[in-house]
Amino acid sequence: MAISKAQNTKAYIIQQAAKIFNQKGYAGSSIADIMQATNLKKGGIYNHFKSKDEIAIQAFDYAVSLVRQQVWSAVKPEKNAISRLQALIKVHLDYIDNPPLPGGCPIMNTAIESDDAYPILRDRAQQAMDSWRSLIIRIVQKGISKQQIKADVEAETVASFLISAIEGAIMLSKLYQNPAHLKRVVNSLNDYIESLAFTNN
Amino acid sequence: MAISKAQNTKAYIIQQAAKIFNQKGYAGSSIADIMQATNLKKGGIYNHFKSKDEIAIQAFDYAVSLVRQQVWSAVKPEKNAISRLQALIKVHLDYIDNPPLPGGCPIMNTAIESDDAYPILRDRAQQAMDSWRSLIIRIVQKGISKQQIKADVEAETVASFLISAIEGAIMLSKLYQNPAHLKRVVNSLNDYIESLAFTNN
DNA sequence: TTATTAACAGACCGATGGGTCTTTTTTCAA
DNA sequence: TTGAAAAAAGACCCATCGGTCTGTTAATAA
Repeated sequence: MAISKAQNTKAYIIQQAAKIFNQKGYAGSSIADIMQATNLKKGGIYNHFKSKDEIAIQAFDYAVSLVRQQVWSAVKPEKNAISRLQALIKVHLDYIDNPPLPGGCPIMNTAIESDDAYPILRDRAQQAMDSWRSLIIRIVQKGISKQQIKADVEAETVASFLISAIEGAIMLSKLYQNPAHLKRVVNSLNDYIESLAFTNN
Repeated sequence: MAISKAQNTKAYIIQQAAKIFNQKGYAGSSIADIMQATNLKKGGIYNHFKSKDEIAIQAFDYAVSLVRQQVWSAVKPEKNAISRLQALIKVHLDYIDNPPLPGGCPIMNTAIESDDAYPILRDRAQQAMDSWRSLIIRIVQKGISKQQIKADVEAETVASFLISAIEGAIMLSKLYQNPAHLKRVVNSLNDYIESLAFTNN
């Protein structure tokens, strides 16, 4: 059984919508924008989705899957906890010149826009952030048990700190359209990660 | 010459609009929202402003002035560069429980929403960010010249790193409605700042 | 090849968007 | 106290919003 035309079209709508929402935000994007990007008319869109909310949610999940894939493909080959964390940091340099989708990090964008106004999207953003946090926490915990990371390092703290600095740096570099900020933060975070490493001294 | 009624009304509109824009964003806020918050009708609003853009810009400038004031009042009394930076970090703990205005940091909120779509607001956000960056840079440079901070510390890097981590942490704590993330980041940043301190060893 | 079903076009709907304009009400100085 | 000027009200404008519905076209299984 081949992939039906409908499934292709729906996936295409989601891809295009993800780009639009990630650049213009939920409130700033209209169905007309999605119609234009997909070359479909209203009937063609609403045949696959029952509301703008539903498009936004599926577009967000798709966007997150792109990001997650990029991060995981960078982290996966590294076997030491320290080098895993460094790979996780370094991969975010791509956000300026070669982003998984235009408009910056979809998790942060959605978090900022939704936190006071759109509980459905905020919950989704929380889930995505949870997934990212637990990836870091697992890496740190495993690093401790393997004596690659100092025993007194708090995994939760490392997760909050890395995510905060990375997301903030993406925001800065996008605001100034200048990758320098992100590069500086990546370098600083690398020093931070090295300071977590287990030593025999 | 007393303050005219008009000046009071205009200032009041700006204050209310700042709250709304900072929580719902530019695209997510309507003139109707501002009318409701101010108990004014359309004529009363447009008597003082010629467009929604103008309200947004002035509301943003006002919001930034509140933030700047709060930061400066925390930094000002400290005389040592290290304690100045620590005060600058610590004051952001207020963003969760006692924020200068509801909705998080207006500079970050505006940066995220405007970077791809609203160049006028983006320029404004850049200016506000420049002001914050140069505050940190000046503190660091003065700290170096006074031998309170190591000579090889790069002021630009400190600025990018502090701002990124603080903004990212505000985002995280607002997303989860949990100040723990911000507290962890503040603690980590304090360690970072201490590592910059000049020592005789 | 054909009949059925699904995909899509496009007209249409009421609500709301930002913004204008005229009229009424307040200020405030003379 | 009064009269000119400013402030505010509120009706009105058109464009766009998200969403519905009916008709037409295209895909697909028999």
